[in-house]
Amino acid sequence: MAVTIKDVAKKANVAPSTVSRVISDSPKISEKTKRKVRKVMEEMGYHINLNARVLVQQSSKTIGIVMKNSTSESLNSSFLPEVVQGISALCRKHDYSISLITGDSEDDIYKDAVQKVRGKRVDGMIILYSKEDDKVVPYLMESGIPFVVLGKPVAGFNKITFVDNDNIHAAREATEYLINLGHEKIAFIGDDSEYEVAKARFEGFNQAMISNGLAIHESYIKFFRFNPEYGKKATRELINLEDRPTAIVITDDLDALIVLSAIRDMDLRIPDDISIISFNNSVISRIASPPLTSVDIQIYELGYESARCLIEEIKEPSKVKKSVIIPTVIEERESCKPVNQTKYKHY
Amino acid sequence: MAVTIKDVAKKANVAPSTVSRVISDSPKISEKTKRKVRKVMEEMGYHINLNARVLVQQSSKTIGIVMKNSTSESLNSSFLPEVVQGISALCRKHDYSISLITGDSEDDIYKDAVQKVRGKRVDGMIILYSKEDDKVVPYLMESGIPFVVLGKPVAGFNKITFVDNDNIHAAREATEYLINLGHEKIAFIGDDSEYEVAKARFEGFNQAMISNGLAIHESYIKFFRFNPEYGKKATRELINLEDRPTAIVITDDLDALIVLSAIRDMDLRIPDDISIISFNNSVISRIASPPLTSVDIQIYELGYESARCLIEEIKEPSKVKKSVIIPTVIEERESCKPVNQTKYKHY
DNA sequence: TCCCTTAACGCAAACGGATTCATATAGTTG
DNA sequence: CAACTATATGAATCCGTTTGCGTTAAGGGA
Repeated sequence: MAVTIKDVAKKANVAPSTVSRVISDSPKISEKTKRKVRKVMEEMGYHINLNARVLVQQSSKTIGIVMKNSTSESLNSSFLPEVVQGISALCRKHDYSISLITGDSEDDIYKDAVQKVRGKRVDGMIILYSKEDDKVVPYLMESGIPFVVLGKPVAGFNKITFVDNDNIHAAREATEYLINLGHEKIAFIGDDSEYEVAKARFEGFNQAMISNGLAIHESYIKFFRFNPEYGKKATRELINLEDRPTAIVITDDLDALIVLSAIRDMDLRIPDDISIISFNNSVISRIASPPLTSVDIQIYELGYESARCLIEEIKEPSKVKKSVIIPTVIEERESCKPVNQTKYKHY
Repeated sequence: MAVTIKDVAKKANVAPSTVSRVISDSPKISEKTKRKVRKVMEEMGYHINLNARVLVQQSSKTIGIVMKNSTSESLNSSFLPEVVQGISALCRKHDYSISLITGDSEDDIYKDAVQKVRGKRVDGMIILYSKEDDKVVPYLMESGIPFVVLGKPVAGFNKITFVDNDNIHAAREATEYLINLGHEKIAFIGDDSEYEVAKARFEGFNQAMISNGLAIHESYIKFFRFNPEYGKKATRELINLEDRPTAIVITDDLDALIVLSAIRDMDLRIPDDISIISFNNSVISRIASPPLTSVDIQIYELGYESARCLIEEIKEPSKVKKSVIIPTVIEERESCKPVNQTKYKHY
């Protein structure tokens, strides 16, 4: 059996409570006693039993991270490791542990989450997604446990703390980046998934086009996700259009990669013949050829901020739920170019 | 305050011990009593307090997952989400929770790991990497806590339980796959990182070449990692060689992507002019153009098996530490072709 | 010297269950 | 009907910490 606070107390000729206070560095204990006790702790190789502390403090000092289940999503880039790094950076500062909630199906995840909350294994939760028909968030609301959603909640904005990019704004900015380069015929390639982020980015594209007085052709809009066949087909359709777009906004680097090679197969060059801006600024965008100009959503910061919000909320729950927007930044690389620049040169 | 086992006992007119036995479905309790107690639990909305159980059972029912810190590594594909899915699948079956051990630096990770072990917050650990100069594994050995390493341990094979692919064999197989296609001039592109897997794959390549009586030209061997500039340069050097290789073994899909576009820039075609086989079978290999033949290392299974080993070890620690090898499978796509096949057709 | 304040520390009760051992009840056997 | 055996239940104890409150002793003021 490991050495307990009592063993230390006995050996140091003090009461267990004194040892406890030494551990928490209470000002009520004299420096002399502290030194004595710490010496004994050292000698005996004492280490606090966190579980016992958890029990009496009624707080597990643990936050749960709820992963999205969908495999296709999880395949996407390095979202999980980066966001976890961000979360853990803050957790370490406040001595919180991280518990992963996951499962093969949405129902598994839901059950796991409920179990953790009811079993008091977590003090709060971070939900790594936001989507319709989700059971976890409603449960958490009703349970009263602090939680923050990473992404824009489907409903109940002021009742839910959330951290997100302004995806509408980001997509608008990306689109306007192209517009400022002189592009007017801009296509959009997104995904029509159930996740909020997909919708927001499409919305942002539309806003930018409209507020700049540009037409949105239906034939310029394509939806697919991580599907090379569809992707190539969609790209070909786009390129073969009589009035071919001069630039494309693509909501994910991976999809951009598909488009990229499809375009090259058609003997067009990027960015000379067509400009591309994509999202997420993953390794892919650095490695692609040419390297892709991509919107960095700052995943680490998303994680870090959501942890900050959560821990704040745990320490003093407030009725007003806030939201934090992490700015996105356009990482300029080599996939965009002013429209018709080469032509001008010839004049 | 939440309803406890005592509240339930009082309301049901039984002793707390009886309620406890009902929870664990002990055969010593009559069905009638069980029904009665369960009904009361239901009515009162009782849920077990896992923390209390943890304390008295002297087991946290939690396993720790130690991530690798290096950002460049974590950027790599979808290793983390997939391995976590595998681990969690088994954990759920045995009612284990997952605690993530991570940090911005190796030292942070080490400290976190020690804290978790000494504080008895975990019953065992899974280490997601294997590398030299690591402090975590030695500490775990000395602490006596059950753990399993994912990857081949640097030392102490029979003292450490580990789960791994046979990376030497996998690389040999990949190389022989090309050899069987008639290739003799085979290049190797790997990384010279500190991780064991990198060394093993290079070793496997060498073995295959040697045992098939093929020459290994120094100029056919290149090392880089996720670096487009180096990658392109290395590829150009390879292609511009007087006696150009007809096939390349590349130890990571991402690197293969770099090579792929460099080759296309030089107006060569894959697989017609040069065959490529890579590793990890990530989304990239499906999305690349052409889709890459890639060695699937079965990440989910790696996670699942390591969890199985760990939980076994927790339940009954044994002196003999075993190792489990997860088979790799070559996922055939369109980046490999028999050498000179087109030529033959012309005869 | 006596009283009062205050610093320093100890006591014991939680925290919410699991476990153990003793006891009670019902049923069986000779 | 006594003796005995299963089976079911109760009460006490423990797990390792924290914490509110009480105690002790030292020190200062009058």
